[in-house]
Amino acid sequence: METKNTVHSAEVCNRHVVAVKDALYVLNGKWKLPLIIALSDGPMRFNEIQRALEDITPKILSKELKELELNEFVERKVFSTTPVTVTYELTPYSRTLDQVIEELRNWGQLHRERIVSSRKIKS
Amino acid sequence: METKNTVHSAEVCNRHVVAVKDALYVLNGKWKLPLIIALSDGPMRFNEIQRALEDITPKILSKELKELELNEFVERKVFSTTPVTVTYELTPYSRTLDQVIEELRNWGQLHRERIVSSRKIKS
DNA sequence: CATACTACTATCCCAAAGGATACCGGTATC
DNA sequence: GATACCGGTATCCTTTGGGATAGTAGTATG
Repeated sequence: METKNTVHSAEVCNRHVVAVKDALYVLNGKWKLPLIIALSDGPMRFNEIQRALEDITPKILSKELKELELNEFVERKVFSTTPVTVTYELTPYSRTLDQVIEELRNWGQLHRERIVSSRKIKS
Repeated sequence: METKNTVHSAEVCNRHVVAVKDALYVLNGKWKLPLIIALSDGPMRFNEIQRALEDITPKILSKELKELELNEFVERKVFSTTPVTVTYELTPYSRTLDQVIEELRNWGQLHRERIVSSRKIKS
């Protein structure tokens, strides 16, 4: 048994599970995090995002953007230029995800390297 | 424009997206992370896990455990006691997820608090 | 006046995820 | 011999995610 700085009761464990589930619930799906990462460059317009992400259909993009708006990760701004311009940009709140994204990114890289090098050994 | 320590070219952005997608691909679904968290207590038996997680059916549990085994997060051990005993335990590699889980957990808590307190204001 | 672009919406459809229920062979217990 | 526990499978079903395709109103451009 390792030494731990937290008592790992069923109760504590359950709170952890709930918190992680909460996070996954909001970040679910194929496009949420890629969208947030894409928008971290600065405001983008609808068609611009569509071109940047490739393979995302307008229906899905529209749905995902609405969900991100609801969760206050993204702000939609309409400018009454002619023709009208709509931009989407990250809110300050979305920046609270920076650590999460960074860890996922680091781990994703680590895991890919692991897979690649294990393929080399096996072949 | 904020000062950043990385150039945020489309290329860099894309590598980030790929890495995050890799991570999400492996950790996908409703049960992967909850299962890993549950197993961080130590080895558990099949029915024990089922009772701990509540609401997971044997079919799903079986499928998820197999996927976790394939990705080398979990090791399945069979003991030839009578009756036979099967345990599942985390591998050392699964510990590389600790940071990811911790960040998701922290963020999940933060987000829940935010939701709860915004409910209070509105009502 | 035809065409193209913007920011979408509508409709249809398919595949995968996941749940409900039942069941299996084996062992042990009453 | 009936029942119960263990570690799962098998079958069926519903829900959800997401893609394909077409079309919309409004504006500008040739």
